[in-house]
Amino acid sequence: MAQHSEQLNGIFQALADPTRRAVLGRLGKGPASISELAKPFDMALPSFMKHIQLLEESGWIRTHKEGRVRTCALQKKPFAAVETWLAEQRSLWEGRTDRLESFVTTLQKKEEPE
Amino acid sequence: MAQHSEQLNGIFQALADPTRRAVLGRLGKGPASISELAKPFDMALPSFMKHIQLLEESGWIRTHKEGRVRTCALQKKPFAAVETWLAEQRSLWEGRTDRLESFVTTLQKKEEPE
DNA sequence: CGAATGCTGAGCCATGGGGCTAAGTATGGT
DNA sequence: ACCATACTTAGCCCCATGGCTCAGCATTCG
Repeated sequence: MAQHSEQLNGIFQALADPTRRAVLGRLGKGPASISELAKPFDMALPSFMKHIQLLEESGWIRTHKEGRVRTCALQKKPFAAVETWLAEQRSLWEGRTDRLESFVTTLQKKEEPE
Repeated sequence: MAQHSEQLNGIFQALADPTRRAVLGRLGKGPASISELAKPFDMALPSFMKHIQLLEESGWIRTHKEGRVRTCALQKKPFAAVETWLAEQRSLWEGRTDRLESFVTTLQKKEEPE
C-alpha cells in the first residue's frame, strides 16, 4: 500500500492552491469549458491554463477539445487516493492507541522515550 | 464552510512531499525526536529541519524542546480539515449525481458530452 | 471573406521549495 | 574542563510555481 507515492505528490500539490481547489469545486457540479471555469478568477487566461494543465497532469481532471472549446471533467480516482492515504494514516494512529493501551496495562516498568 | 482556505494551502502543500508524508507516517506511531525522525533519510540535517518547520507551520505537528532534544508529535486537526474538504467535495459530486439523475429521468432529449 | 471567440505558445519575472555546506550554540556525559 | 550530541543559523544554488504580456492559430459566426 501507498506505493503510489509519486502520484500523491502531484495530487496533493494540486490541492495546495485555492484557485485549483475552486476549480475542482466547480467541476463537482459538472463539466465546464476552460473559459467558463476561468470567468470567476481575476487572472489572465494563460495563467489560468497552467492551473488546468497541472490539474490534468496530476489526474484530477480529464479534458478534451471539441471545435475550439476544451471541456474539463472531474476524475474520481484522486479522491480515492487521498482517502486511502487518510485511512492508512488513521490506522497507524489507531494501532498506536491500541499499543499504547496494552503498554500501559501490561508493562508499566519500562519507560520508552519514544 | 471552507473559509479555512489559507490553512488548506499549507496543509496540502505539506503533504505534497514524500519526506514529509513519511514523517507523518512515523509520527502516527508516536512522538519522536528530530534526529530519530531524520535517521531514515539520506539528507543533511538542516535540509530535514526545513521539512519539520513546514510541518509545524502548517499545523501537522507540534514540537517542544527539552534540553537539547526537540520532540515532535502529530496533530489531528489537519486530518479533520482534509476530511472536511473531501466531504464537501463529495457532497457537491453527489448533489450533481442527484441532479444528473433527475436530468436523465425527466428530460432525456439533450445529450451532454460527459 | 473577415471578425470575433476560445484557447495556445513563447518568453519574462519574482518568489519559494528543496537541497547543500560551514559554522555556531547549548546541553549532557566523563 | 572538555568533548560529543543535538540541533540551529546563515547563506548559497538551482529549478519549479504562479503570475504577466504579446503574439499565434483554429473555429465559428455574420
